[in-house]
Amino acid sequence: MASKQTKAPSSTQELLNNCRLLAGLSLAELAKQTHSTLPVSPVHAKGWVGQQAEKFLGASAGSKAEPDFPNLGIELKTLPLNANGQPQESTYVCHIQLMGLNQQTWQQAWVNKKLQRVLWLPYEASKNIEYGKRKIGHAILWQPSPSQARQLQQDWEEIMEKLCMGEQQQLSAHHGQFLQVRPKAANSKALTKAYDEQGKLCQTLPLGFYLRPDFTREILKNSYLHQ
DNA sequence: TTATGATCATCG
DNA sequence: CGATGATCATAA
Repeated sequence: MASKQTKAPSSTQELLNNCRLLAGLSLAELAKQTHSTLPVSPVHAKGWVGQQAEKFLGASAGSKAEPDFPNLGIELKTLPLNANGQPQESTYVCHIQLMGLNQQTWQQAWVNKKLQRVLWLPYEASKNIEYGKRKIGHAILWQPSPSQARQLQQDWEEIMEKLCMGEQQQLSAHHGQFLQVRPKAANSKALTKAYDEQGKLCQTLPLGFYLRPDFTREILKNSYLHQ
């Protein structure tokens, strides 16, 4: 008998236990659990599953730049799976502060801190399945392996080299093997402050860090091997 | 506006 | 048909 969870978990074990209550639920059932309405169209509810998962699991609400479970240092990410059970989209990690990125090390980088411990919550996102009938899977608590951490740092350094030179205009999603940079804004006309190549203040398209699907596919694959 | 939660939709 | 660039919703 599952019931609505809204209290922040005080331990990792409690969080994982709560995740077991979610496993196997359809999105329609999730809506009931969180006393929410199932969106009619996912087109206008892009972050809905993630937000309901936060609500159910007691993640700290809002848009604060801190982990979803601050006391546990755990970040929650939903992982949309295609008909073959593979991640079908990239994963947004965080916004990039173009104004405060000089002399940052990988250890200090917000994108790195966010990826220290991630609770992945896979769910069926195939459009072959009616939205309300798509089911949630078993959560995976993940930490980057030494190899993964190395790969991420390598991508980050390549990207930061350009960002710190004010070359954000020349950056595209083509850079980085696993970690990439893409626009993160309401639309293509949105602007945020940055420095240009001459070090002058300028306005530019806001960017965010994303993980390519290949990276999350590997996480999912490894989790099966360890079950 | 800056953050969070992401997926959409077009193009190569 | 996968990836890139664009877009949608919400909070503070």
